[in-house]
Amino acid sequence: MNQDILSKVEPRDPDLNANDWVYNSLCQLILSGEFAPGISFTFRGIANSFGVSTMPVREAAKRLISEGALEISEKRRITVSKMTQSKFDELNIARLYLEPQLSGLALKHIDSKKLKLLINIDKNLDYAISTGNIEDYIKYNYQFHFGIYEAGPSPILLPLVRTLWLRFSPFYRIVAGRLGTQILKDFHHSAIDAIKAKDSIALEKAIHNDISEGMESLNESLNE
Amino acid sequence: MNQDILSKVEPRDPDLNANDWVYNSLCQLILSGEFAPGISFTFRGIANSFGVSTMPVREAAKRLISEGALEISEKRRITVSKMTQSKFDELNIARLYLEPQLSGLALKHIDSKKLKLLINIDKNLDYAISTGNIEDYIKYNYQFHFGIYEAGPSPILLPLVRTLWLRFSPFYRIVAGRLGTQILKDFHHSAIDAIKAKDSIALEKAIHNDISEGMESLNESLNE
DNA sequence: CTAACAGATTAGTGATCACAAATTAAAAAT
DNA sequence: ATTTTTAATTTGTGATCACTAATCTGTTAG
Repeated sequence: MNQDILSKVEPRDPDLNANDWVYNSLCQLILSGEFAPGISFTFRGIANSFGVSTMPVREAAKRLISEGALEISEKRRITVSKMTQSKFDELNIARLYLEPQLSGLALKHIDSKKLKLLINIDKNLDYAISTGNIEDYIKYNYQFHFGIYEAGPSPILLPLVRTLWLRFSPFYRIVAGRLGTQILKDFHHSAIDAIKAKDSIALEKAIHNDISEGMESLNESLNE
Repeated sequence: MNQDILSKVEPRDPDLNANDWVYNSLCQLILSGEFAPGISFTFRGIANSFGVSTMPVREAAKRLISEGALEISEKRRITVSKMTQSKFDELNIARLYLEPQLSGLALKHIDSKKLKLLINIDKNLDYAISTGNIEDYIKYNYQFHFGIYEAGPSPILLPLVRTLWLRFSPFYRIVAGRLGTQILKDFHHSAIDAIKAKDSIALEKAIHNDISEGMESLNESLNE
């Protein structure tokens, strides 16, 4: 693994497990699209990069493997899963059914302070689109969705959906990088309107629409 | 952990990881309701029961923790999660949205041989209900559902749904044990009919109905 | 120039050990 | 008898090591 991984990762909080630190860091790297699909590692390589022993890396990486974010290649290496059409279709189904529900459950817990935060995130998102900053687009899009989802207490659905994002984010990053941000649109405004109106049906529809549109443009580039 | 756990578990296949063996065994024990909610373990205790070192147990148990089947108690112990109303509601949502979809995807891969198998499983299920054999009821109900789900290739949705079953099975077992099998009904016949007719809409409805009815009776006993 | 082989290297796995933190048990004081 | 304090035990964590098996590499044979 590249040695400068550490520079792209939060420094270790002294009272955080090495295990959790590695896990959180790898998650962050995956979700931000830092890892391209197909890239591969070894336990020892990751351990060296993080300056820890293989032990916490084994637990963190095995967890990510069981969550489907990473997989073991035929050549004894840990790789970032590549996207296939059938995997994509399944992710699409799961996202379309779970995320609107999740947003609906969260709605009543979004107070005016959180709403203001969401509006701000969306502003940053628009700016990222107009300036072609893909890294920021990925980041703010994640923040917007999980800013909503995490508002409510959904200890089961939330981690479930997070594993879905872990699965498609590397692919997402590649496609966005290839097509540029000009094809990206911001479907979040109707979500914000629904939150303002405290209309959960409208919010669920807005999230559904956002996912559906976003995944559709991903799907097109899968078939090229 | 009780020492005779081993007797309720598949013996270790020599070319299977200790890690995977422990994981699969714990899954089997959880899914069959062998572990009551609230029961607690230690890594060393499980390791002794299985006759392995703590290493493979750590990986297996940590995985189950990340999947929500187990959790770490405040007293430094690994416990089987207890059910709460809000957790139950989330599980209900996830099951109702994912499992019908999963059955719909699987339908076209259910050939006459697999159908015959399902019919046989359902026969055993009915017998278990009439004789009040709760262990068998749990087992055959699982076999019926996953006999359908596993027919199709759904590498993402299937593990997702499996984690849902890992979460509610301990609770399921307790309730079924308390109420007896007389309140259990078999809603699988309409699913079998739908499979025979190759009608995916009808199958999705049948699965939806089965889950909805089953979860409803669980929900009632949650509030007692 | 290609294919096959053998040695060297590197991989994941599982066991063991040291350690600090937390729990439990026992003892002492009120 | 009840609470407080102290000692002993047990826990999870992380590092290290041995082992086997797979991978890689450099050489040789065709």
